[in-house]
Amino acid sequence: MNLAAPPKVSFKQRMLKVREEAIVHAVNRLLAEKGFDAMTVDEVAAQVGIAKASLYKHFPSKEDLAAAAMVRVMRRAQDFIASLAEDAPPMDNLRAVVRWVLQVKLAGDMPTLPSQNSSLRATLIANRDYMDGLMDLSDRLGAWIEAAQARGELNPQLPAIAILYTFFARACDSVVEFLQMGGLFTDDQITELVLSTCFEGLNSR
Amino acid sequence: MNLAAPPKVSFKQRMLKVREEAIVHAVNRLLAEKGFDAMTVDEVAAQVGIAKASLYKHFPSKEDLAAAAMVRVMRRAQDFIASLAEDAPPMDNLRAVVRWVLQVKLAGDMPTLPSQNSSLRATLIANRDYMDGLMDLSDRLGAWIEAAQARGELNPQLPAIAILYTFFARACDSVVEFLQMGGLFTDDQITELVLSTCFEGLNSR
DNA sequence: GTCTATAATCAGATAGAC
DNA sequence: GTCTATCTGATTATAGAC
Repeated sequence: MNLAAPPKVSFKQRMLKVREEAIVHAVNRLLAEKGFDAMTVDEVAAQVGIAKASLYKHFPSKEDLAAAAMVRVMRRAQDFIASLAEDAPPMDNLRAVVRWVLQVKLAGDMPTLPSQNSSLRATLIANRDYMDGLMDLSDRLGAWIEAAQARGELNPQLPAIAILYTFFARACDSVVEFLQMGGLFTDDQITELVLSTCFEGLNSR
Repeated sequence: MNLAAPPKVSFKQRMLKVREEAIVHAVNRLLAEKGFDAMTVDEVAAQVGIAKASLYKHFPSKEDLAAAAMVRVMRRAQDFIASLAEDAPPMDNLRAVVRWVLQVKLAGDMPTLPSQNSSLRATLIANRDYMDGLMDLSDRLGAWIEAAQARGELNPQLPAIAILYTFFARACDSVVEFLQMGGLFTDDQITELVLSTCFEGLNSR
């Protein structure tokens, strides 16, 4: 419980914060829609309705814009996790998180970054908020994974870290796009299909 | 059986073919290493050891270069499939194909394209060799998938097309990169891990 | 067909006034 | 901090000689 007085935030500072949130929101949408390379800073500025030079007063580079969007989506994930019952069966929570990821992706709200871009990776690793969020997420999911393995629900022969990475990879699983493009399935059907193949696999049981 | 006389191919034509193969090989490597956007035509030319203008005599655009690399990898997949025993259990063949895909990817030989780039997609769709290869691949794998489902080995409740897409998506599954970056596993271990989670799932059995 | 040299464009980043 | 205008560099693509 934090009993300290809330920090005094001026009106100007709040306005600034709101603007920055608008920027990051726009970046998030553009990253989800066209990816990092195809997204231009001009577009971001246009979408927010400010000049490009103003963007650069808030964020020093395009890479930092992308990093801010990644921090945003990680915060949203943390918020979702916080909304889950801590004492629920770990498997239920893990499935809920993966389902949430798929739904965000299907809604076109999941920013994706090229995993090979090294200058971008350097920016991400140097970003404290990003790294902290990633660690926190890994810790929380990792605990559930190990609990589910101890209960014999998740395969205990798989390294927990491999399971964690498998979950992370669902955020950029192209099978979602393939199924979406095909147009044969609703978003809900795609969600359940991918969720099923992720946990139950493709084989018969 | 083709009993027609082989077409006469001049020395010059063979040289041309060899050069084009060198170009496409270089493109394949660069696409696998850094992706389409980060790959520059200058780099390709430098790697092949010819002038950029000469490249454009062979391929009309960067997109067509990428398409040629995709045709190449699809041919390799078709060759691999042709090497499998037609009368082997379909599941064995499917696992073998997915294993092959993972090994190519782990070896850094799997070209990856940004799925969102529309001009690139247009070029691919307009490319006869690419589309024919994709159809052929889909037909062959689709037949095995349905056979495996009929035998009750692959889950018959899953739409065959969804299983097919799930296989295709393994070619750009970022879990492979995550596991590779972590440095905790050998390539063979990663192959078996991903193969297992793909078919058997993450749950205990 | 291969080369050198160059066009044409585009995008990330900045200068400097207000 | 916001703007307009501009710089700078990189990149795709082509012109034209050989």
